[in-house]
Amino acid sequence: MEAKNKLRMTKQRQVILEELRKVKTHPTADDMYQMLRKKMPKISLGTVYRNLEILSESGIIQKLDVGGTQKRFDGDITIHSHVRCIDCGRVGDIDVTPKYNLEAEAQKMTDFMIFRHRLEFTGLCPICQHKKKATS
Amino acid sequence: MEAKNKLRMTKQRQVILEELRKVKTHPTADDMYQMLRKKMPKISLGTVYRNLEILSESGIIQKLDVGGTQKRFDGDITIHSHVRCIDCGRVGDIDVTPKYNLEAEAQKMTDFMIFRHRLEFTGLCPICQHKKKATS
DNA sequence: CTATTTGATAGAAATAATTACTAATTACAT
DNA sequence: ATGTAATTAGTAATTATTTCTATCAAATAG
Repeated sequence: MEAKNKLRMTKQRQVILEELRKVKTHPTADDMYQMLRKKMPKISLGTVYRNLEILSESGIIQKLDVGGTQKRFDGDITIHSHVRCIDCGRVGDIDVTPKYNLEAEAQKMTDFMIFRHRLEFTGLCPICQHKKKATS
Repeated sequence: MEAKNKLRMTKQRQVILEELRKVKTHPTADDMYQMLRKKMPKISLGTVYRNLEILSESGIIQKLDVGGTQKRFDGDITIHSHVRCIDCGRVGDIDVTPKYNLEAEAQKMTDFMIFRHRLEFTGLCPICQHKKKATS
């Protein structure tokens, strides 16, 4: 019943972690797969999924659920929020630190035991802003 | 090419809307399907999906994306946040109105054009709190 | 009132994203 | 170096959702 947590640092796991930390985007599992197979052509999509899952479970990376059909991943585990472009799905970072304790505020309103919050924004990325302008 | 917006109030659509407004939970499409087929045994899962989509697109209900694998729906379209139980997935309402303009704050930090925000909490629902207590 | 067109339905099939299975391989402690 | 449990590639299966198709019913035209 104990969590053994024997994490082996395989080549695949290492490359996945390195690559995710390198990019400033927030790739989906498939994005990662496409990126990775350039360096490691025989890597399998299942391996990418499994490792992203394992790495996020052990808190080494972050799994994002910012809307849209696919999960995304972030190598930056510091506290920050995200914006998602409603047109193209691109996800960017935003550093907004709420000026008061949202969890405490929320705790007053519910019988759930509150652990943490997630603040996310929706908007238009620079590229899609330009496209909109061109169309009008 | 114009948005005609001809919404026919069919029996199925009506029952879906009524049922969603009646419950205080935040059912998935399949939850709805299971609930609805008790009243309307021949209703199709596709119809449930399509109508929840149509109703949320026209702003009559809300489509939620609070994590987990399935989308959820909310008949309450007033501004409010949600908590999701990390154990069972149950979703509850929380009325926290941030005391300052989060969008404006975020806009300073990004070149995305910010439209709106979404604030969500994670925690343990009352039922799972009890289960945890019993186990310890 | 009857015909037409338009939107909606049930049921099945298709697609997309993710997870599970299996035999072969590999990292790592001894 | 060797044993063994973890991990892999490749494939199959599953899950959630969307699309397709033939049919049906309401609304509108004549």
